[in-house]
Formats: sequence, C-alpha cells, structure tokens
Amino acid sequence: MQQRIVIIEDNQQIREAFTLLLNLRDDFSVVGNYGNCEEAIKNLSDDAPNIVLMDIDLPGISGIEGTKIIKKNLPAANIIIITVFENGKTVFDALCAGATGYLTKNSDRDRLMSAIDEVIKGGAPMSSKIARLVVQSFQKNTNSPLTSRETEILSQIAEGKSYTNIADTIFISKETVKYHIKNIYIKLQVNNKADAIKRANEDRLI
Amino acid sequence: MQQRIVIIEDNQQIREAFTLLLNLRDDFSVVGNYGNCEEAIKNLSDDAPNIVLMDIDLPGISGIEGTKIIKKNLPAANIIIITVFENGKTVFDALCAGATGYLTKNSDRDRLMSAIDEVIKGGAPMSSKIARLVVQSFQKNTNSPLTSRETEILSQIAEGKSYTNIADTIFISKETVKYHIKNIYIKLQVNNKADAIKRANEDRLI
DNA sequence: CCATAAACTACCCAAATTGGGGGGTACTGT
DNA sequence: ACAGTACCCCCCAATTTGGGTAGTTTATGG
Repeated sequence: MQQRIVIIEDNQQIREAFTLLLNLRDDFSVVGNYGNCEEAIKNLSDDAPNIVLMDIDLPGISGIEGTKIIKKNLPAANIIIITVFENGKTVFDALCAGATGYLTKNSDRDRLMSAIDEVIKGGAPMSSKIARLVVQSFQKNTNSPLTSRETEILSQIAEGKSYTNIADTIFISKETVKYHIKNIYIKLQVNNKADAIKRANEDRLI
Repeated sequence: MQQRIVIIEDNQQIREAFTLLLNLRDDFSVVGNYGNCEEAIKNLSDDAPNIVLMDIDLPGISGIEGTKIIKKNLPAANIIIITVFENGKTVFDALCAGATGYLTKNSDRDRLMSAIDEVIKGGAPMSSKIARLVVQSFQKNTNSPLTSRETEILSQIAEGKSYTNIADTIFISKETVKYHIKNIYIKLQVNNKADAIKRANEDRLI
C-alpha cells in the first residue's frame, strides 16, 4: 500500500531534502510539504496523509499543538516528531498530544526511512535517548522511605479516595488509615493530601 | 569495556543458546546463568553484572519481582526482559519494576545483540508492539466531553487539591470552582472526587 | 445581530472529610 | 530485655464536600 506522507518543517532545505529522499521509495508518496501547521491543517482532508513528519519549533502553531489538531481530525494518522529537542517535558508533551514516534534531528537518513517502516508495522520509533526517557518515566523509586502499607494507602489517596473508602477496600478501620497517613506526612515532611501527592510523584513513590 | 551479563531463564536450552551466542562477542562475558531469581540473587554481588537478561515466567520469584530486587541491590544494572508476554499489564509492571528494555521471545538472534548494544549506548530497546503500547499509554483522549477549564480543574482535583486551593491557583473564586466541578460530575456521570478521577484516568481525559 | 455556550459569581446547608492529639499490640534483630 | 518498626484504634474541632438555586459577563458562530 502506498503511504501518503505530509512534511511540516519550517526549514525549506530540510523539507525538500526529506521530500526527495522519501520519494525515492516507490511505496512512499509525499503528498504535502508545509512550513507551518496552519497551511498543513488547511489541506489536511485533501492530503489525507497516514503519516506526518512534524517539526516542533514552528512559526505560529507549535508542532505539539499541531499534533493535537491533526490527531483530532485524522485520528488514524501516525505523526512522527522530528526535532532537536530532547528534554523530558517536550517529549512527553508530544507523546501526550498524540505523536507515534519521536526522532531527534541528528538521526541519519536511513533512520527516517526505518522509522516510517516501523510505524507502518505498528511500532513507535524513538531515538535511543528518547526511549530511555520514556521508559524511565515508569520507574519507581527503589529506596522509598515508606512501608508497603503506607505506599498502598498513599496510592489510594492519590486516587482521590476518602479515608473511609480506603479503610473499606483494604479491610482496616478508618482510624488505622489515618494513623498511616499521619506517618506518611511525617516521613514526607508534608501536612496535607495535595503536598503528599506532589512529593509522591516527584520522588516516584507511587 | 567488558560487559558482564547474567541470564535468568528457566528453559535450559534457551539459556545455553544465549550464553553461547553472547560469548561470541569479545566485549560480552556471560558471568552467570540461572534457572530462577533466587539463585541469581544469591550470587549477585559476586557476578556484579551490568546487564541482566530476564525471563518473566519463572519458578519461585517472578521476573518482575526479581527485577525489583536486583534493581534495589544493583541500581546501575540494566535489566532487559525477554518474554512471550506482550500484554499491557505485564509490560508496565516490568517497566515500573525497573526494566530498561523489553523484548518478546520471537525476536531474532541479532536483536538480542543489538538490544544489549542499545542499552550500553543509553537506549531502551523494545519490540515494536511494546514501544507502541508504551507510547500509547501517554496519549490523551482527543474527544473529551470536558471544556479546557473543566479539564484544568479536574487535573488539580486529581492532584489532591481542595476547592479553595484550586481557586487560589487559577485565580477564580471557590464558588466558581464548585460550579465547574458540578458540571464535570454531570458530564462524567459521577458524584464524587474518587469516581471522577477514576473515569478521568480510564477515559484518558487528564 | 442574536442565540448559545462557556466561564464566572454568590449564598445556603447538612454530611462527610481531614488533620492533629492521644493510647495500645506484635514482631524484629541486637 | 530493649529499641525499632509496623500496625491498629478512638476523640475532636475545623475544613471540605456535594447538592441546591439564582444570576452576570464574555466570546463565538450561524
């Protein structure tokens, strides 16, 4: 099947280089090629891409916002971010916005091709550092100051449950739940729910 | 630098095949080779691996639990899961436990080598489907019934903040916060915080 | 230009929740 | 035998929550 590809990148040279490169493949067809999201979105239903190569630092609507808009209108489209940014916040914002892949601009030419192939096969191509960032975001703190009971209760606090509710689900009295929470607060050096949840997330305790 | 590799896999044939294969590389050295986590953990400080290849379905301690224990004792070790499981829960449990990579057993032999190389370079090798699973776990619902204001407030509810606290941080009155929350509850068909957060997570609204 | 929706403000009230105080048991390793 | 840790329970005052009701302003799209 022919892949319909749209490129959104404000550097004209890069854009054209990508277009030439991708059109070398018989099964790839660059159907659109824009310097900003606004233009690309205008032609979205005509272009009907299944793959979008997206820069992040664009004039006007950013690549992140652009990703959200395209995903909303064309949920089946697979968007691959190609950017110089490899800091955590940008990466996660892009993935939350709906990006399927995330390459940094230092990737070699072959990587672009293989990334598209990977997306078609149902994968999620990422540069090494990005993949590590993403995987690390799941990892819990291995040296938590909390006991397993406390961790369990803190998790439920973070789910918005009341003490009574927690007590009922883990079959202890409400008062015992409160006792544990008091100890959690002391250990985390906080004195309310919100701060406890904040620290729990910061320190990856739950 | 020489890579010290430990293999934990209950199928002896696979274990020995891996050992032979990896030892072909001058820069790889399989320093330990076990059929269960208990044995491996016993010899952990002697083996001092920087890379562990770990099965999940093991007799005794599971690969997930084993990963936690090894990570606790040897935080610098990079653990690559090699398993037949590719369902979401298992994958995320493994990553939360501290796994750096996740390959499915249908991967070809070269993939094992390249995965180790990737880990050394600071990457996080994953099979295509796994990578897609992981990336998808970040994606928000593109068709949320909530307004942006409501989404903003719901996020803060999920952070454990009180109405007063939310009101102060987004510079509106407490009463207005309550107004929005009432609308959120109607739209999500719930009538308390905990259920709202639950639905928000299920439907990926925040 | 009008209709509609979103965002905002305000007040009432009963019930539930929260955080801080206290006291107590059981098991561990030294 | 003793410190340390985890676990369990009760009381109380202050705050929070959820539900009801009634209205204004602002912005956007047909």
